[in-house]
Amino acid sequence: MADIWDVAKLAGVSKSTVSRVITGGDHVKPETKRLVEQAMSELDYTPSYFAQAIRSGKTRTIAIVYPDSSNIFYNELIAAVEDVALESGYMVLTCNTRRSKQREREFIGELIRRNVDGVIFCTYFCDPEQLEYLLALSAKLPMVFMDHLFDGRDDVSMVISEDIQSNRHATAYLASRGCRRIGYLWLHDVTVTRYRFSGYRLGLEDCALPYDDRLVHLARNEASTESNTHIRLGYEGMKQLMSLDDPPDGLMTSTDILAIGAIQYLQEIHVPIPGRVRIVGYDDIEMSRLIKPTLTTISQPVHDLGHEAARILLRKITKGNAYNRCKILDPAFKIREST
Amino acid sequence: MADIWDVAKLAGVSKSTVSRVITGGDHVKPETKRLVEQAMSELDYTPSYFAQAIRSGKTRTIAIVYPDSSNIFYNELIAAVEDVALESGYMVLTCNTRRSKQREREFIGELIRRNVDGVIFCTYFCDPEQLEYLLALSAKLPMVFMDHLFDGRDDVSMVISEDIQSNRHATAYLASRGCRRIGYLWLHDVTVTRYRFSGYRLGLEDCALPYDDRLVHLARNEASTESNTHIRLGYEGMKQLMSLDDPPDGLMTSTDILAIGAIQYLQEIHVPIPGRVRIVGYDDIEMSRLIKPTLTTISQPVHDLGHEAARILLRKITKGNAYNRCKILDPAFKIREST
DNA sequence: ATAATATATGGGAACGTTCCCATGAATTGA
DNA sequence: TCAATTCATGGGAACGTTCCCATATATTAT
Repeated sequence: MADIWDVAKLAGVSKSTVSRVITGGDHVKPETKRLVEQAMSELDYTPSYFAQAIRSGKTRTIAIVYPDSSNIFYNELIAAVEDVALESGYMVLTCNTRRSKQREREFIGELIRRNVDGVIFCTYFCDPEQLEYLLALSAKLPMVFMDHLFDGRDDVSMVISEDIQSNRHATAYLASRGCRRIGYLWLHDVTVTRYRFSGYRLGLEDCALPYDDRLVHLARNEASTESNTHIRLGYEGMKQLMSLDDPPDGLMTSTDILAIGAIQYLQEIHVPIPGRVRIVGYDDIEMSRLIKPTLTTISQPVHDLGHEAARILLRKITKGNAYNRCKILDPAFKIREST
Repeated sequence: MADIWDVAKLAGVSKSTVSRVITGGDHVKPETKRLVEQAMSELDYTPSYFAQAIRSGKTRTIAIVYPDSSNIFYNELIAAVEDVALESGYMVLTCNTRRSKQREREFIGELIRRNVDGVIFCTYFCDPEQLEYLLALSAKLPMVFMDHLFDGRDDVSMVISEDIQSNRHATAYLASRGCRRIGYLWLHDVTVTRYRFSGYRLGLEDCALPYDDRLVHLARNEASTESNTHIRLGYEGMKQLMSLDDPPDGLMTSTDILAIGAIQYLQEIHVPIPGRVRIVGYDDIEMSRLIKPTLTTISQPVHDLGHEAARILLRKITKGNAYNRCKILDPAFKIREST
């Protein structure tokens, strides 16, 4: 491969001048610039990524850390992030933690070692220790958090969809369709579902429905490779709820996949949906439009979330890490057959 | 950040010795090694990724170039590749071309610039020019091809699932269930589906069924962001086939998503499945188990494919690019309700 | 005991850039 | 017209490693 000296020699200038052209050259005569560019294309020269990185400290690489590649939501999110990043000449390193705390840590270490310019972090675990660690990290390395709100902090950047009010309204909607015993199916130890659950409780209050914790099933959520784990959790959660003396006549869930598992169980025992039980999902994954009955769900503005997160991150990188923004985007409520 | 000099000073040795410890140290006294390691952990030192890369030429990074993140198959494939790669200390750069030839080229350029150690390439386009280019590239940069067989070449590495015989048998299976007019729904310009189609034709021959090109619908497949594009293509393809005087009573498809689109159309016009039309998909995506009727399909051994490709690539990297292997893995035929 | 080899370590060049400083030419302002 | 400024360019240090060669010591073979 040609190096900067070859280009300099061919163009009849010094390597410093070539470097200036590469980096967007101030103080270089147009005629000289043309000569250098011609030499570069003639030699099919591209500057060595590492030599640039080691000297300038910039890698033009960002990373996104996310919990689960079997959840389409994250793949769409990544695609949206990539759109913005590639346009600005950044590559995206995707770090699938598979819901493993250990892998999360390992990735962070590797990203620091590789000097990424910034990180979009989809917080999965919500234990205080981990959050504290991330917060400290964010002071040094430009980060944008998703799926978790650090309350009252204006020194971090966050992009998240509005979960509390949207779940509140969806719960009230179920009540308005006649449901009196609305259950909730959610996942243990997952940051993002806490907001959704609190929206559910507010919705119950709004409609003067009592909160009954027997109607709430918290699925244990082990790190796993299997993509259909969550479907099974939904299936089994619903099974348990239906075994109550007073089974629910409505169900809120913290993700579509749980809802789909729940629907599978109900169909197996021939409980009509929405006749006997009405169900609301969360995410609006493609599948929710394809199953029968189609699933009423809360649809995150996934492309906007990704674009916004990437844009904020890039601005943090170029304008300095002190730049911070918090963006809360409204999801859409998609009413379909399941309610 | 501490550098190698700090470690050397603290351990009371030269930077050369520290370097030897880092790189897996030959010729270093155990006692010295211990001292150095202690100094490293005391200073929380990790060697600079770039300085290592620039000098050694190795990046401990591989890339996977793939066409489409909305297709779960590739996400599972990537997860399998990551398993093997991370275990050996490699990171995986995922390059989603979104079925754009231009982006494919751009990614290749960027990967070369970034000196990745190797590439797993899911060939999407099958025009000879592009293939020739990739073949030439493979001579310089360790590559493993997926989704395309370069016939009779023993100087390239390939990992692919056996598509011809599996589709042949599936077609014969449809015939054995009584189908006499078996159609085929496939995608234009996609490498991998050509093998599947030729399997279909062989299957027809085996059963002495005539080949009727009116029963074959070739969907035009434009680069697109939308994840439900392929469903629509399946829907419209089926619509056209059903408008024939002699509509098909069986259907082979080149991917599950097309099959699901086809099923949607048939349900809309109240054609019973498998009563009037029997349908076979390809891929065994999660959705195929969730729709009604559940979809009979050919299931690629996606984890094995990913593991195998990654292992071969890593071996090419360490043993030298002359090492090549071609691995053809057998898919499983999953019979479900749709047939 | 002596030569030949293996082991353990250090010193300096090299990797391919960017960044800082120096220098000379061209431009500006009074 | 002459200093002050801006522009255009070159030269060399620096980034933090690895790699090669030199050297000193320890081990083995004869």
